[in-house]
Amino acid sequence: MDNSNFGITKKERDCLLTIKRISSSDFPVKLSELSRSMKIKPPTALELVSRLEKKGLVKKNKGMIVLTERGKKIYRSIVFIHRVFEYFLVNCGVDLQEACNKASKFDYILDEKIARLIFQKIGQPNKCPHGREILEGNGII
Amino acid sequence: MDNSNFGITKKERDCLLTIKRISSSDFPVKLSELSRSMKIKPPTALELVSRLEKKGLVKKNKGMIVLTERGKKIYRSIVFIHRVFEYFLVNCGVDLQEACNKASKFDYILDEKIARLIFQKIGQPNKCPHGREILEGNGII
DNA sequence: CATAAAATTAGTATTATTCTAAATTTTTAA
DNA sequence: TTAAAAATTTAGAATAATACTAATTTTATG
Repeated sequence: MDNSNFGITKKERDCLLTIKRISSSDFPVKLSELSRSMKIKPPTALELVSRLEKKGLVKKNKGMIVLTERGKKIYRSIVFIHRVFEYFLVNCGVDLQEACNKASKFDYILDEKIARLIFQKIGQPNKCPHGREILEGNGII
Repeated sequence: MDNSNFGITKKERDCLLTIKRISSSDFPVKLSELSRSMKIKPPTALELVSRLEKKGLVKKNKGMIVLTERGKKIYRSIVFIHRVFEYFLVNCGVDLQEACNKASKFDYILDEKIARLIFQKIGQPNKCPHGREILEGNGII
């Protein structure tokens, strides 16, 4: 099934992150926007949104798609885990683009507890290799 | 689909590892043995084996299931990646059982190149936390 | 309001995973 | 060596995730 710590699949993870990324911009998050961003057709996007809705991570507000509190919490966890790994991989000599790519493949599988231990181990760096805050970062991966 | 570096799914990865693990023991790897070990019914095990066969990682030899050269190569990669991560996680303070568990969730997703960089970074340890050789280890995860 | 755009529903397809039941093949033991 | 037991394989079905097209419905907008 999902094999993930947060009970979501890779596509659902991508969907969650895309919704957050679009919300941060000027555009309201409409399905058409989401489907454009994810390069999938609207019914496919709707299917993903519905699944996230069923899982309580997303809701619809006047036709706009927004994250629930739970959705935001999971989003923050995923971003934290992502940045910790990305930082670590780049530190090991992996190129930034690839590190980001690889981190995306398991940031939704691991858990925050483990990421926190790694964060400690690597010296609690302030910023990820993209220059974004690792701790309390609320931006985009 | 598979999201994996080796073009296999998590179950196929588990199947590959189980076949290798059983081969190391006295038992010949028969389907019944595999299905028992994986706690799945024989037709399900057969389905997995057939998929691995189609992908060229496994073949049948007088009713016995064996890894092909390609299967062995991928097996070794997965074990190496697994042990490197397991070592790193335990080193960060993650408990061994959990580290092994987590490593199993992405050892088939990452690639050896990255694992080698991490291996260097963490000081090329000889043995994984289970006490098994990390480099040239051919045993069991 | 009428039309255009967006969202949703309906229906289909594929891949992965898993099962049960039945058929076939192989092994083993009398 | 052959009958019974065990193992394997085939057939058929189900579920979940992903994704599509075509059609319908709803919402916006000129």
